[in-house]
Amino acid sequence: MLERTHLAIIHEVHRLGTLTAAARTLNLSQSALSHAIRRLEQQAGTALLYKHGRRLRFTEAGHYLCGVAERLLAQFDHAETILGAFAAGRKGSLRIGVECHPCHRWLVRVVSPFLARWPEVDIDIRREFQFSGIAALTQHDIDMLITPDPLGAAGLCFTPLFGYEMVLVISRSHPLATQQVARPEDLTEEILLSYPVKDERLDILSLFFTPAQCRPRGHKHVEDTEILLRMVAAGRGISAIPDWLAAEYLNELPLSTLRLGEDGLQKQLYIGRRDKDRPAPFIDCFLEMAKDTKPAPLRAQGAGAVPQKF
Amino acid sequence: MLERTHLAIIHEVHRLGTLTAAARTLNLSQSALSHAIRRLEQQAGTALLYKHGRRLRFTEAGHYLCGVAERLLAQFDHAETILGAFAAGRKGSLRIGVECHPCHRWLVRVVSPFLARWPEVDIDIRREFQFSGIAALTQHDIDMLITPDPLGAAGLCFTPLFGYEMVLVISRSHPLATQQVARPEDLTEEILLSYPVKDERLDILSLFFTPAQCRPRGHKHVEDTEILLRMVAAGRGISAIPDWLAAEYLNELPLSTLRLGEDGLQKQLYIGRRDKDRPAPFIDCFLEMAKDTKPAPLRAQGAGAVPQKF
DNA sequence: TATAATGATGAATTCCTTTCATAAAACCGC
DNA sequence: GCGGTTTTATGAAAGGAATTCATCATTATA
Repeated sequence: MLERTHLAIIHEVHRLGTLTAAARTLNLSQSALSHAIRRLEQQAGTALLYKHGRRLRFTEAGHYLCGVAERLLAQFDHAETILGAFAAGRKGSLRIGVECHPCHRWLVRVVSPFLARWPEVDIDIRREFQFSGIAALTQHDIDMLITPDPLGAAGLCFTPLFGYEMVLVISRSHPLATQQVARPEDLTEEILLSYPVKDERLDILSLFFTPAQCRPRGHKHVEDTEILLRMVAAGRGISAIPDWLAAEYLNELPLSTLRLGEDGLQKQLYIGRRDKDRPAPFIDCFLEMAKDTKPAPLRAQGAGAVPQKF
Repeated sequence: MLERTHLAIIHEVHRLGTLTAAARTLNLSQSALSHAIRRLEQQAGTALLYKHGRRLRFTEAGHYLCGVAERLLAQFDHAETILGAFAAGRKGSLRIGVECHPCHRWLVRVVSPFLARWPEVDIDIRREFQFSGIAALTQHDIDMLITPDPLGAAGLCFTPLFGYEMVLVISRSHPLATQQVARPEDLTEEILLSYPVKDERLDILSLFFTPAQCRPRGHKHVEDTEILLRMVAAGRGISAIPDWLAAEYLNELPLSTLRLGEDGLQKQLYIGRRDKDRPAPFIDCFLEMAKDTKPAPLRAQGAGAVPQKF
């Protein structure tokens, strides 16, 4: 069986002209090369080298193999280089799952500089999961999960990113727009607009309406944040979004924000990873960059729009 | 060091999904594969496989290597196939030296069917040699030599191809055209036209004029047979060519042929080879085909043009 | 012609691979 | 949940293939 060593020997003999010289650069004895070539020739059933004077020359088959060696050895070397990049954690891919629809805008602010800094790392962002983000993480479908709900699953660990508050957004012309706090009972005649996720994953339902044992009059799914907020602004419904996301739109659209309940609906965003993942530098770096990338300054931009204290 | 075996293991594990199955097809124990992969991972410094349930999955690095394996293994297989073709003597190259200028026409009649029958064999025909054809043969610059002068050199062997006679060609309007035999003394006022080779390799000089201690009045070199014979026909000189070559032109050009001396200048064409060359089927075949390809029927075509008997 | 350089070869050795035996983990059916 | 089965992991032992050593043969060089 033709092996890499054979190719290396053939190649060096071709390059240096003599077995002795080739043996030196390969850190082997001249005898070893002689035996190796002999074995290869016997297996191949054809001569590869023949003596010419006291040097060696290649037969046609030998010359052919020489060309093969040149091509294959280069590919082996390259493969080992790439493997080294994997080992050093310079190369890899990061499949990031996002269980928080409005986080997209924030995420791109993390990803862009990351890609610039790790040119050999590919990033893939997934929002849809067959079962759940946690399951996707444990099953190695993704390598990282950005979620506000760090469900404790064995073998996972979560790192807090930043806290935020879910706020109610309503049209500025809505009767409640002058209020600072919204109570569930005030909203039973409203149409709730939300991202298309299951009800149990909507905090405004599970943490606001349900505990008060009431529901909004209707519930519609809207995919896009921009469209969702324009519908709210047009008085077509109400919605709950992170405060920092609301802040970005308060200057553009006629919207008002209200606290959800007296204490507000406080949330925290986490990055989840598998415990036992080989620690890759670029993963740690992504984590650092994510932690350092706070959402667009909230209270500064939408100054006074969201009540800071009571 | 990444070896072909590693690639084969990676490839089979990928194809079959389990170590056990891969081990079966590779005729190795499961343990051997496990150890081999472990070693490779340690050398590479990165994991390639990880357990998922009781099966194995590839890490990114593993997946990468999988792609490498697919490409490289195919190239190894191909190389071994070609090597097999070399060993079986189906593939190779035949560098043929020709020391007999007018033989070209005959040679192409051998080469054409040969190429059709041995599609993997390349033929190269050389007419110019740094030193001599014999030297080129011993120095492996050519693999076969077609020559009328089988000089005994150590390690070479010659196979006779066919006999022929060198005949004098003159214009049909030449005063001697009625003769059947030419004597050197008759030709001392002629211009000799010959292929551009050294005088000592011109039989008409070394075997005809020189023994009679005379020379033609002049000597010009002409590269091309057709042109040479047209010049002869135009009365611009005389020449000596093989009888079978003359036969091809007697009907086309106003030429006459004369025997060179009473006994004629009898020659024999040989194929020379190196003794110790690995016996390649295609070389033997070429020899057979060469022996079977007699020159264009001589006396039949130029009927009566060259005297057959005295 | 003596000398140096190179390749070839057979026997001994060394080192790497493989196997064996066994443990650990995970899936399956009951 | 619990044996039975399947699969991988592992350490020690065995086996085998590659390497070295010592030496010879050949060829080039001074």
